[in-house]
Amino acid sequence: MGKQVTEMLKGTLEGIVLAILSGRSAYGYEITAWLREKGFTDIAEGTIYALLIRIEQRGLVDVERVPSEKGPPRKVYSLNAQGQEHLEEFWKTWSFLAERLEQLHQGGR
Amino acid sequence: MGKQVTEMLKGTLEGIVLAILSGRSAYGYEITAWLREKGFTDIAEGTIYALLIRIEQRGLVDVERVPSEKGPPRKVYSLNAQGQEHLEEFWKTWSFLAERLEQLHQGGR
DNA sequence: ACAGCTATTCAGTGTTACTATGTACTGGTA
DNA sequence: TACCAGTACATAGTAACACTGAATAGCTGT
Repeated sequence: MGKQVTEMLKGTLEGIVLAILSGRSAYGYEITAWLREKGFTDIAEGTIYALLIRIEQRGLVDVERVPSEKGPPRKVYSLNAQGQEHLEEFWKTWSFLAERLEQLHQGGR
Repeated sequence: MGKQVTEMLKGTLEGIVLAILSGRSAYGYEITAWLREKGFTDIAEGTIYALLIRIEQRGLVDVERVPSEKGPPRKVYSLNAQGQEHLEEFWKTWSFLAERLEQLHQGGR
């Protein structure tokens, strides 16, 4: 989609991934494919993997190595309690921003 | 509000400022004060001035120096045609993101 | 042996917002 | 007069994050 989305994704992409993981556990390649399906065509694989490592190091997710039938072993991530809490914070922040932008969009001010 | 908002503002703050300027022209100090009122308490003045210079250099706004009764001269910014176009692009990008996040928030997936 | 899909990693780059500070003009007050 | 608060703008250095591009590795089918 271009540079505009790239900048806008900063901060939100992490929330998106946490939200995905809040439904069920998943691995990087799967998440990337899912995002592409949903229209995030420009998100690079490398970006997702880097993000996953980041949230792992912050202790927001648990990781399990699972062998794959189709290739090298997968790193399956699942949201833990701390991650759940972080996700809730994310939704609060997002709502705050979304509300204000909604007002601005509606000619408000 | 914290680090989460800081990251999320990347990419959106520019759109917010353009949206403000789409209503009427304004200068930096005024914009900062307005944002603070609206709850963006953590936005530093320096951030707004840097952003204004950026969008000026990209040709999205026109600038006029206006003397002030209360201090040094103001740099009054107003959105030009190119800026208006950029703002519309911004709203498209924002809507794209907001829709998908809305779906994710509603337990969807 | 090789191509193609699956799956992960990493070094280097660009953009953006924050921190902290400095400059400058005006009006009020001790 | 000297000082301070409010108004108004600017900037150097830092941190965080997504992207680019490439490399590595396992499995299947021809």
